[in-house]
Amino acid sequence: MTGIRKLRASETEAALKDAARRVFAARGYLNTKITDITAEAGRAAGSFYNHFAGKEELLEALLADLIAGVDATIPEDHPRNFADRAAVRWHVENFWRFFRANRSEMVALRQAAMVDERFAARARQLLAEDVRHLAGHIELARDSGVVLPGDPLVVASALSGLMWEFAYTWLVSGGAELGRELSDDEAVETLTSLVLHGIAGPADDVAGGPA
Amino acid sequence: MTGIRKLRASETEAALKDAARRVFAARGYLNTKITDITAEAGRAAGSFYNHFAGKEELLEALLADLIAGVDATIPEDHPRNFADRAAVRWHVENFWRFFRANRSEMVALRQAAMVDERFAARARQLLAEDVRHLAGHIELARDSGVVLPGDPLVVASALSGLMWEFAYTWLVSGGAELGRELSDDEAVETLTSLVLHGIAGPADDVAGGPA
DNA sequence: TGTACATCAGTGAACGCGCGTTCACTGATGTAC
DNA sequence: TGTACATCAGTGAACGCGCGTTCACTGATGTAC
Repeated sequence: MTGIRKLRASETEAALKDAARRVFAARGYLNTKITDITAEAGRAAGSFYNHFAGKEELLEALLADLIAGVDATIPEDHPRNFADRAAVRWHVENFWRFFRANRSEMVALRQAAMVDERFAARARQLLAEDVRHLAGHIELARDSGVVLPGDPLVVASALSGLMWEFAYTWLVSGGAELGRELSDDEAVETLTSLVLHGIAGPADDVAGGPA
Repeated sequence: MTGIRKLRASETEAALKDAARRVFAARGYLNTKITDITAEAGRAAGSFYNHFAGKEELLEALLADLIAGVDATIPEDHPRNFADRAAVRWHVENFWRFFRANRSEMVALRQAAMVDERFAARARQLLAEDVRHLAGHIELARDSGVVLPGDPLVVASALSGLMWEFAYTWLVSGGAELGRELSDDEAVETLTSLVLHGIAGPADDVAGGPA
Protein backbone atom coordinates (compact mmCIF):
# COMPACT_ATOMS: atom_id res chain seq x y z
CA MET A 1 0.00 0.00 0.00
CA THR A 2 3.08 2.16 -0.15
CA GLY A 3 2.30 3.32 -3.64
CA ILE A 4 5.72 2.26 -4.90
CA ARG A 5 4.22 1.33 -8.20
CA LYS A 6 2.76 4.74 -8.83
CA LEU A 7 6.00 6.31 -7.76
CA ARG A 8 7.99 4.18 -10.14
CA ALA A 9 5.56 4.91 -12.96
CA SER A 10 5.70 8.63 -12.43
CA GLU A 11 9.48 8.50 -12.28
CA THR A 12 9.52 6.78 -15.62
CA GLU A 13 7.09 9.27 -17.06
CA ALA A 14 9.25 12.14 -15.85
CA ALA A 15 12.37 10.46 -17.19
CA LEU A 16 10.72 10.13 -20.59
CA LYS A 17 9.72 13.78 -20.61
CA ASP A 18 13.16 14.92 -19.58
CA ALA A 19 14.77 12.71 -22.16
CA ALA A 20 12.42 14.05 -24.79
CA ARG A 21 13.29 17.64 -23.96
CA ARG A 22 16.97 16.85 -24.32
CA VAL A 23 16.61 14.91 -27.52
CA PHE A 24 14.23 17.43 -29.08
CA ALA A 25 16.71 20.20 -28.36
CA ALA A 26 19.60 18.24 -29.81
CA ARG A 27 18.01 16.68 -32.85
CA GLY A 28 14.67 18.38 -33.31
CA TYR A 29 11.21 16.98 -32.80
CA LEU A 30 10.66 15.59 -36.27
CA ASN A 31 13.96 13.75 -36.39
CA THR A 32 13.37 12.09 -33.05
CA LYS A 33 12.25 8.47 -32.96
CA ILE A 34 10.33 7.01 -30.08
CA THR A 35 13.26 4.72 -29.43
CA ASP A 36 15.60 7.73 -29.28
CA ILE A 37 13.57 8.97 -26.37
CA THR A 38 13.34 5.66 -24.56
CA ALA A 39 17.05 5.01 -25.11
CA GLU A 40 17.94 8.45 -23.76
CA ALA A 41 15.69 7.76 -20.79
CA GLY A 42 17.22 4.33 -20.30
CA ARG A 43 13.95 2.42 -20.69
CA ALA A 44 12.64 -0.20 -23.05
CA ALA A 45 10.75 0.89 -26.14
CA GLY A 46 7.51 -0.70 -24.99
CA SER A 47 7.55 1.29 -21.79
CA PHE A 48 6.78 4.45 -23.69
CA TYR A 49 3.22 3.36 -24.40
CA ASN A 50 2.43 2.87 -20.76
CA HIS A 51 2.59 6.65 -20.49
CA PHE A 52 1.87 8.23 -23.83
CA ALA A 53 -0.13 7.22 -26.87
CA GLY A 54 2.59 8.61 -29.11
CA LYS A 55 5.09 11.40 -29.65
CA GLU A 56 2.28 13.91 -30.13
CA GLU A 57 0.79 13.19 -26.75
CA LEU A 58 4.17 13.54 -25.11
CA LEU A 59 4.55 16.95 -26.71
CA GLU A 60 1.07 17.87 -25.52
CA ALA A 61 2.17 16.97 -22.02
CA LEU A 62 5.32 19.07 -22.29
CA LEU A 63 3.28 22.01 -23.53
CA ALA A 64 0.79 21.60 -20.73
CA ASP A 65 3.62 21.68 -18.18
CA LEU A 66 5.02 24.75 -19.85
CA ILE A 67 1.74 26.59 -19.91
CA ALA A 68 1.07 25.77 -16.29
CA GLY A 69 4.46 27.24 -15.49
CA VAL A 70 3.80 30.40 -17.45
CA ASP A 71 0.41 31.11 -15.95
CA ALA A 72 2.03 30.91 -12.54
CA THR A 73 4.82 33.34 -13.37
CA ILE A 74 3.73 36.05 -15.74
CA PRO A 75 0.47 37.64 -14.69
CA GLU A 76 1.41 40.45 -12.32
CA ASP A 77 0.93 44.15 -12.34
CA HIS A 78 3.56 44.54 -15.02
CA PRO A 79 4.11 47.79 -16.89
CA ARG A 80 1.72 48.05 -19.81
CA ASN A 81 2.14 51.24 -21.78
CA PHE A 82 4.41 50.62 -24.72
CA ALA A 83 5.18 54.29 -25.08
CA ASP A 84 7.43 53.58 -22.10
CA ARG A 85 10.73 51.88 -22.79
CA ALA A 86 10.67 50.16 -19.41
CA ALA A 87 7.38 48.48 -20.30
CA VAL A 88 8.72 47.23 -23.59
CA ARG A 89 11.94 46.09 -22.03
CA TRP A 90 10.08 44.17 -19.35
CA HIS A 91 8.15 42.23 -21.99
CA VAL A 92 11.15 41.62 -24.17
CA GLU A 93 13.24 40.35 -21.29
CA ASN A 94 10.49 38.06 -20.10
CA PHE A 95 10.02 36.69 -23.54
CA TRP A 96 13.74 36.12 -23.98
CA ARG A 97 14.04 34.28 -20.71
CA PHE A 98 10.99 32.22 -21.45
CA PHE A 99 12.21 31.23 -24.87
CA ARG A 100 15.66 30.33 -23.63
CA ALA A 101 14.27 28.25 -20.79
CA ASN A 102 11.87 26.42 -23.06
CA ARG A 103 13.86 26.06 -26.21
CA SER A 104 12.98 22.40 -26.59
CA GLU A 105 9.28 23.00 -26.55
CA MET A 106 9.57 25.99 -28.86
CA VAL A 107 11.49 24.00 -31.42
CA ALA A 108 9.21 21.03 -31.05
CA LEU A 109 6.02 23.06 -31.36
CA ARG A 110 7.24 24.89 -34.42
CA GLN A 111 8.25 21.64 -36.07
CA ALA A 112 5.11 19.80 -35.10
CA ALA A 113 3.03 22.68 -36.42
CA MET A 114 4.57 22.29 -39.87
CA VAL A 115 3.36 18.75 -40.15
CA ASP A 116 0.35 18.33 -37.93
CA GLU A 117 -2.66 20.60 -38.29
CA ARG A 118 -3.60 20.07 -34.66
CA PHE A 119 -0.36 21.59 -33.45
CA ALA A 120 -0.53 24.28 -36.08
CA ALA A 121 -3.88 25.33 -34.65
CA ARG A 122 -2.49 25.22 -31.15
CA ALA A 123 0.54 27.31 -32.10
CA ARG A 124 -1.69 29.83 -33.85
CA GLN A 125 -3.90 30.04 -30.82
CA LEU A 126 -1.00 30.61 -28.41
CA LEU A 127 0.50 33.16 -30.76
CA ALA A 128 -2.80 34.95 -31.22
CA GLU A 129 -3.21 35.33 -27.45
CA ASP A 130 0.22 36.83 -27.23
CA VAL A 131 -0.42 39.12 -30.16
CA ARG A 132 -3.66 40.42 -28.68
CA HIS A 133 -1.90 41.01 -25.39
CA LEU A 134 0.76 43.05 -27.16
CA ALA A 135 -1.83 44.87 -29.24
CA GLY A 136 -3.45 46.06 -26.03
CA HIS A 137 -0.19 47.56 -24.80
CA ILE A 138 0.41 49.15 -28.18
CA GLU A 139 -3.03 50.74 -28.10
CA LEU A 140 -2.12 52.30 -24.78
CA ALA A 141 0.92 53.81 -26.46
CA ARG A 142 -1.29 55.20 -29.19
CA ASP A 143 -3.62 56.65 -26.60
CA SER A 144 -0.57 58.38 -25.12
CA GLY A 145 -0.17 60.18 -28.41
CA VAL A 146 2.31 57.92 -30.18
CA VAL A 147 1.72 57.69 -33.93
CA LEU A 148 1.70 54.02 -34.92
CA PRO A 149 3.01 52.69 -38.23
CA GLY A 150 -0.18 50.70 -38.80
CA ASP A 151 -3.13 48.94 -37.26
CA PRO A 152 -2.30 47.88 -33.67
CA LEU A 153 -3.10 44.25 -34.32
CA VAL A 154 -0.96 44.10 -37.43
CA VAL A 155 1.87 45.91 -35.69
CA ALA A 156 1.61 43.55 -32.75
CA SER A 157 1.69 40.56 -35.08
CA ALA A 158 4.78 41.91 -36.78
CA LEU A 159 6.58 42.65 -33.54
CA SER A 160 5.70 39.29 -32.11
CA GLY A 161 7.11 37.73 -35.26
CA LEU A 162 10.21 39.84 -34.89
CA MET A 163 10.83 38.62 -31.37
CA TRP A 164 10.16 34.99 -32.21
CA GLU A 165 12.31 34.90 -35.26
CA PHE A 166 15.09 36.79 -33.53
CA ALA A 167 15.06 34.41 -30.60
CA TYR A 168 14.92 31.42 -32.89
CA THR A 169 17.84 32.68 -34.94
CA TRP A 170 20.11 33.40 -32.01
CA LEU A 171 19.00 30.86 -29.43
CA VAL A 172 18.31 27.86 -31.63
CA SER A 173 20.33 28.19 -34.80
CA GLY A 174 22.92 29.81 -32.56
CA GLY A 175 23.41 32.67 -34.97
CA ALA A 176 25.72 30.22 -36.72
CA GLU A 177 25.14 31.89 -40.06
CA LEU A 178 26.92 35.06 -39.07
CA GLY A 179 29.74 33.88 -36.88
CA ARG A 180 28.97 36.21 -34.04
CA GLU A 181 28.12 35.80 -30.39
CA LEU A 182 25.21 37.67 -28.91
CA SER A 183 24.94 38.18 -25.18
CA ASP A 184 21.54 38.09 -23.51
CA ASP A 185 22.00 41.69 -22.61
CA GLU A 186 22.76 42.85 -26.11
CA ALA A 187 19.87 40.77 -27.40
CA VAL A 188 17.38 42.27 -24.98
CA GLU A 189 18.61 45.82 -25.47
CA THR A 190 18.59 45.58 -29.23
CA LEU A 191 15.19 43.92 -29.35
CA THR A 192 13.78 46.48 -26.96
CA SER A 193 15.04 49.33 -29.06
CA LEU A 194 13.72 47.73 -32.22
CA VAL A 195 10.29 47.10 -30.81
CA LEU A 196 10.12 50.50 -29.24
CA HIS A 197 11.22 52.19 -32.42
CA GLY A 198 8.91 50.04 -34.47
CA ILE A 199 6.04 51.37 -32.44
CA ALA A 200 7.10 54.87 -31.65
CA GLY A 201 9.43 55.68 -34.50
CA PRO A 202 9.38 58.89 -36.54
CA ALA A 203 5.82 59.60 -37.54
CA ASP A 204 6.82 60.32 -41.10
CA ASP A 205 9.64 60.16 -43.57
CA VAL A 206 13.22 60.84 -42.58
CA ALA A 207 14.25 60.97 -46.21
CA GLY A 208 17.52 62.65 -46.77
CA GLY A 209 18.49 61.99 -43.20
CA PRO A 210 20.21 64.37 -40.82
CA ALA A 211 23.85 65.38 -40.73
CA MET B 1 16.42 12.26 -84.92
CA THR B 2 13.73 14.74 -84.04
CA GLY B 3 14.57 14.69 -80.36
CA ILE B 4 11.03 13.81 -79.42
CA ARG B 5 12.36 11.70 -76.59
CA LYS B 6 14.23 14.54 -74.95
CA LEU B 7 11.26 16.76 -75.40
CA ARG B 8 8.97 14.26 -73.78
CA ALA B 9 11.42 13.79 -70.91
CA SER B 10 11.77 17.49 -70.25
CA GLU B 11 8.02 17.88 -70.37
CA THR B 12 7.68 15.23 -67.72
CA GLU B 13 10.38 16.84 -65.61
CA ALA B 14 8.64 20.19 -65.85
CA ALA B 15 5.30 18.58 -65.03
CA LEU B 16 6.81 17.00 -61.92
CA LYS B 17 8.28 20.32 -60.78
CA ASP B 18 5.02 22.14 -61.36
CA ALA B 19 3.10 19.46 -59.55
CA ALA B 20 5.55 19.60 -56.66
CA ARG B 21 5.15 23.36 -56.32
CA ARG B 22 1.40 22.98 -56.19
CA VAL B 23 1.44 20.10 -53.74
CA PHE B 24 4.08 21.69 -51.51
CA ALA B 25 2.00 24.83 -51.29
CA ALA B 26 -1.15 22.91 -50.46
CA ARG B 27 0.16 20.29 -48.07
CA GLY B 28 3.68 21.32 -47.17
CA TYR B 29 6.94 19.72 -48.19
CA LEU B 30 7.25 17.27 -45.33
CA ASN B 31 3.75 15.91 -45.72
CA THR B 32 4.16 15.33 -49.42
CA LYS B 33 4.82 11.81 -50.66
CA ILE B 34 6.59 11.07 -53.91
CA THR B 35 3.40 9.51 -55.16
CA ASP B 36 1.48 12.68 -54.32
CA ILE B 37 3.71 14.50 -56.74
CA THR B 38 3.54 11.90 -59.48
CA ALA B 39 -0.22 11.61 -59.08
CA GLU B 40 -0.64 15.38 -59.30
CA ALA B 41 1.57 15.36 -62.38
CA GLY B 42 -0.40 12.48 -63.88
CA ARG B 43 2.59 10.14 -64.16
CA ALA B 44 3.52 6.78 -62.75
CA ALA B 45 5.48 6.60 -59.52
CA GLY B 46 8.50 5.04 -61.16
CA SER B 47 8.79 7.88 -63.62
CA PHE B 48 9.92 10.20 -60.85
CA TYR B 49 13.30 8.47 -60.57
CA ASN B 50 14.11 9.04 -64.20
CA HIS B 51 14.42 12.71 -63.28
CA PHE B 52 15.27 13.07 -59.61
CA ALA B 53 17.07 10.92 -57.09
CA GLY B 54 14.51 11.88 -54.46
CA LYS B 55 12.37 14.65 -53.03
CA GLU B 56 15.47 16.51 -51.85
CA GLU B 57 16.94 16.70 -55.31
CA LEU B 58 13.66 17.96 -56.70
CA LEU B 59 13.67 20.73 -54.11
CA GLU B 60 17.27 21.55 -55.03
CA ALA B 61 16.14 21.91 -58.61
CA LEU B 62 13.27 24.21 -57.63
CA LEU B 63 15.64 26.35 -55.58
CA ALA B 64 18.12 26.51 -58.43
CA ASP B 65 15.36 27.74 -60.76
CA LEU B 66 14.33 30.28 -58.20
CA ILE B 67 17.82 31.61 -57.63
CA ALA B 68 18.46 31.85 -61.34
CA GLY B 69 15.27 33.91 -61.57
CA VAL B 70 16.30 36.19 -58.74
CA ASP B 71 19.77 36.92 -60.01
CA ALA B 72 18.21 37.97 -63.28
CA THR B 73 15.72 40.36 -61.68
CA ILE B 74 17.09 42.06 -58.60
CA PRO B 75 20.51 43.52 -59.16
CA GLU B 76 19.96 47.00 -60.53
CA ASP B 77 20.88 50.44 -59.41
CA HIS B 78 18.29 50.26 -56.67
CA PRO B 79 18.13 52.83 -53.87
CA ARG B 80 20.48 51.87 -51.06
CA ASN B 81 20.41 54.31 -48.19
CA PHE B 82 18.02 53.09 -45.54
CA ALA B 83 17.72 56.54 -44.06
CA ASP B 84 15.46 57.06 -47.05
CA ARG B 85 11.96 55.66 -46.87
CA ALA B 86 11.86 55.08 -50.60
CA ALA B 87 14.91 52.80 -50.34
CA VAL B 88 13.35 50.78 -47.56
CA ARG B 89 10.06 50.58 -49.35
CA TRP B 90 11.72 49.37 -52.52
CA HIS B 91 13.33 46.49 -50.66
CA VAL B 92 10.24 45.61 -48.72
CA GLU B 93 8.07 45.57 -51.80
CA ASN B 94 10.54 43.46 -53.70
CA PHE B 95 10.76 41.02 -50.85
CA TRP B 96 7.00 40.82 -50.55
CA ARG B 97 6.54 40.14 -54.23
CA PHE B 98 9.31 37.57 -54.22
CA PHE B 99 7.90 35.75 -51.26
CA ARG B 100 4.40 35.70 -52.67
CA ALA B 101 5.59 34.44 -56.05
CA ASN B 102 7.70 31.72 -54.48
CA ARG B 103 5.62 30.65 -51.57
CA SER B 104 6.00 26.96 -52.36
CA GLU B 105 9.76 27.09 -52.27
CA MET B 106 9.79 29.22 -49.14
CA VAL B 107 7.59 26.78 -47.29
CA ALA B 108 9.49 23.81 -48.62
CA LEU B 109 12.89 25.24 -47.77
CA ARG B 110 11.85 26.15 -44.26
CA GLN B 111 10.40 22.71 -43.67
CA ALA B 112 13.32 20.88 -45.22
CA ALA B 113 15.73 22.93 -43.13
CA MET B 114 14.07 21.68 -39.95
CA VAL B 115 14.83 18.09 -40.79
CA ASP B 116 17.82 18.02 -43.10
CA GLU B 117 21.08 19.68 -42.13
CA ARG B 118 22.03 20.20 -45.75
CA PHE B 119 19.01 22.39 -46.35
CA ALA B 120 19.48 24.10 -43.02
CA ALA B 121 22.95 25.13 -44.11
CA ARG B 122 21.61 26.27 -47.44
CA ALA B 123 18.85 28.31 -45.83
CA ARG B 124 21.32 29.88 -43.43
CA GLN B 125 23.60 30.77 -46.27
CA LEU B 126 20.85 32.39 -48.33
CA LEU B 127 19.63 34.27 -45.29
CA ALA B 128 23.12 35.41 -44.36
CA GLU B 129 23.64 36.89 -47.82
CA ASP B 130 20.42 38.79 -47.51
CA VAL B 131 21.29 39.96 -44.02
CA ARG B 132 24.68 41.26 -45.09
CA HIS B 133 23.06 43.05 -48.00
CA LEU B 134 20.65 44.74 -45.63
CA ALA B 135 23.41 45.49 -43.14
CA GLY B 136 25.23 47.41 -45.85
CA HIS B 137 22.21 49.61 -46.49
CA ILE B 138 21.75 50.14 -42.79
CA GLU B 139 25.34 51.24 -42.43
CA LEU B 140 24.71 53.85 -45.09
CA ALA B 141 21.85 55.14 -42.97
CA ARG B 142 24.16 55.33 -39.98
CA ASP B 143 26.70 57.21 -42.04
CA SER B 144 23.95 59.68 -42.86
CA GLY B 145 23.69 60.39 -39.16
CA VAL B 146 20.89 58.01 -38.14
CA VAL B 147 21.39 56.57 -34.65
CA LEU B 148 20.93 52.80 -34.84
CA PRO B 149 19.39 50.68 -32.07
CA GLY B 150 22.31 48.24 -32.21
CA ASP B 151 25.04 46.68 -34.29
CA PRO B 152 24.13 46.90 -38.01
CA LEU B 153 24.50 43.18 -38.53
CA VAL B 154 22.28 42.33 -35.58
CA VAL B 155 19.72 44.92 -36.61
CA ALA B 156 19.75 43.57 -40.14
CA SER B 157 19.26 40.05 -38.85
CA ALA B 158 16.32 41.17 -36.77
CA LEU B 159 14.69 43.10 -39.58
CA SER B 160 15.20 40.26 -41.99
CA GLY B 161 13.53 37.99 -39.46
CA LEU B 162 10.73 40.48 -39.08
CA MET B 163 10.01 40.50 -42.80
CA TRP B 164 10.25 36.74 -43.15
CA GLU B 165 8.01 35.97 -40.24
CA PHE B 166 5.52 38.63 -41.24
CA ALA B 167 5.34 37.29 -44.78
CA TYR B 168 5.07 33.74 -43.52
CA THR B 169 2.28 34.66 -41.14
CA TRP B 170 0.18 36.53 -43.65
CA LEU B 171 1.00 34.79 -46.92
CA VAL B 172 1.28 31.20 -45.77
CA SER B 173 -0.75 30.77 -42.62
CA GLY B 174 -3.07 33.30 -44.21
CA GLY B 175 -3.25 35.31 -41.02
CA ALA B 176 -5.85 32.77 -40.07
CA GLU B 177 -5.12 33.23 -36.39
CA LEU B 178 -6.49 36.73 -36.28
CA GLY B 179 -9.38 36.63 -38.70
CA ARG B 180 -8.28 39.62 -40.67
CA GLU B 181 -7.45 40.31 -44.28
CA LEU B 182 -4.29 42.17 -45.17
CA SER B 183 -3.89 43.77 -48.57
CA ASP B 184 -0.50 43.78 -50.25
CA ASP B 185 -0.48 47.50 -49.97
CA GLU B 186 -1.16 47.59 -46.25
CA ALA B 187 1.42 44.89 -45.73
CA VAL B 188 4.12 46.74 -47.61
CA GLU B 189 3.32 50.08 -46.02
CA THR B 190 3.25 48.69 -42.51
CA LEU B 191 6.41 46.68 -42.98
CA THR B 192 8.17 49.65 -44.49
CA SER B 193 7.23 51.84 -41.58
CA LEU B 194 8.28 49.19 -39.10
CA VAL B 195 11.64 48.61 -40.71
CA LEU B 196 12.26 52.29 -41.14
CA HIS B 197 11.31 53.01 -37.58
CA GLY B 198 13.31 50.08 -36.34
CA ILE B 199 16.36 51.60 -37.92
CA ALA B 200 15.76 55.27 -37.56
CA GLY B 201 13.53 55.43 -34.54
CA PRO B 202 13.88 57.86 -31.65
CA ALA B 203 17.46 57.84 -30.51
CA ASP B 204 16.49 57.52 -26.89
CA ASP B 205 13.64 56.84 -24.57
CA VAL B 206 10.19 58.17 -25.25
CA ALA B 207 9.11 57.35 -21.73
CA GLY B 208 6.04 59.24 -20.67
CA GLY B 209 5.16 59.86 -24.29
CA PRO B 210 3.83 63.03 -25.84
CA ALA B 211 0.33 64.47 -25.67
C1' DT C 1 12.68 3.94 -98.32
C1' DG C 2 12.56 -0.16 -95.72
C1' DT C 3 13.81 -3.51 -92.21
C1' DA C 4 15.92 -5.12 -87.99
C1' DC C 5 17.74 -4.02 -83.80
C1' DA C 6 18.94 -0.86 -79.83
C1' DT C 7 17.73 2.51 -76.71
C1' DC C 8 14.91 5.24 -74.03
C1' DA C 9 10.87 7.28 -71.26
C1' DG C 10 7.30 5.68 -68.97
C1' DT C 11 4.49 2.11 -66.23
C1' DG C 12 2.83 0.07 -62.01
C1' DA C 13 3.13 -4.08 -59.32
C1' DA C 14 6.21 -5.88 -56.03
C1' DC C 15 9.86 -5.52 -52.79
C1' DG C 16 11.94 -4.24 -48.57
C1' DC C 17 13.48 -0.96 -45.04
C1' DG C 18 12.52 1.79 -41.04
C1' DC C 19 10.06 2.53 -37.34
C1' DG C 20 5.81 2.76 -34.64
C1' DT C 21 3.25 -0.36 -31.99
C1' DT C 22 1.96 -4.71 -29.91
C1' DC C 23 2.18 -8.52 -26.86
C1' DA C 24 3.64 -12.56 -24.26
C1' DC C 25 6.55 -12.71 -20.46
C1' DT C 26 8.98 -11.36 -15.93
C1' DG C 27 9.53 -9.86 -11.40
C1' DA C 28 7.89 -6.78 -8.09
C1' DT C 29 4.05 -4.82 -5.62
C1' DG C 30 -0.57 -4.91 -3.89
C1' DT C 31 -4.73 -7.39 -2.00
C1' DA C 32 -7.58 -10.95 0.19
C1' DC C 33 -8.16 -14.15 3.63
C1' DT D 1 2.23 -12.47 10.12
C1' DG D 2 1.84 -15.62 6.38
C1' DT D 3 0.28 -17.56 2.02
C1' DA D 4 -1.93 -17.50 -2.48
C1' DC D 5 -3.43 -14.94 -6.13
C1' DA D 6 -4.11 -10.57 -8.89
C1' DT D 7 -2.36 -6.60 -10.86
C1' DC D 8 0.89 -3.60 -12.58
C1' DA D 9 5.23 -1.38 -14.67
C1' DG D 10 8.63 -2.65 -17.40
C1' DT D 11 10.96 -5.54 -21.17
C1' DG D 12 12.43 -6.36 -25.86
C1' DA D 13 11.63 -9.38 -29.69
C1' DA D 14 8.39 -9.64 -33.29
C1' DC D 15 4.91 -7.82 -36.19
C1' DG D 16 3.10 -5.04 -39.77
C1' DC D 17 2.09 -0.66 -42.07
C1' DG D 18 3.51 3.05 -45.02
C1' DC D 19 6.13 4.54 -48.36
C1' DG D 20 10.42 5.04 -50.96
C1' DT D 21 12.59 2.60 -54.49
C1' DT D 22 13.32 -1.04 -57.86
C1' DC D 23 12.65 -3.63 -61.93
C1' DA D 24 10.73 -6.46 -65.61
C1' DC D 25 7.90 -5.04 -69.19
C1' DT D 26 5.78 -2.04 -73.03
C1' DG D 27 5.51 0.82 -76.90
C1' DA D 28 7.61 4.52 -79.15
C1' DT D 29 11.72 6.63 -80.98
C1' DG D 30 16.29 6.50 -82.77
C1' DT D 31 20.06 4.17 -85.43
C1' DA D 32 22.43 1.14 -88.70
C1' DC D 33 22.69 -0.86 -92.95
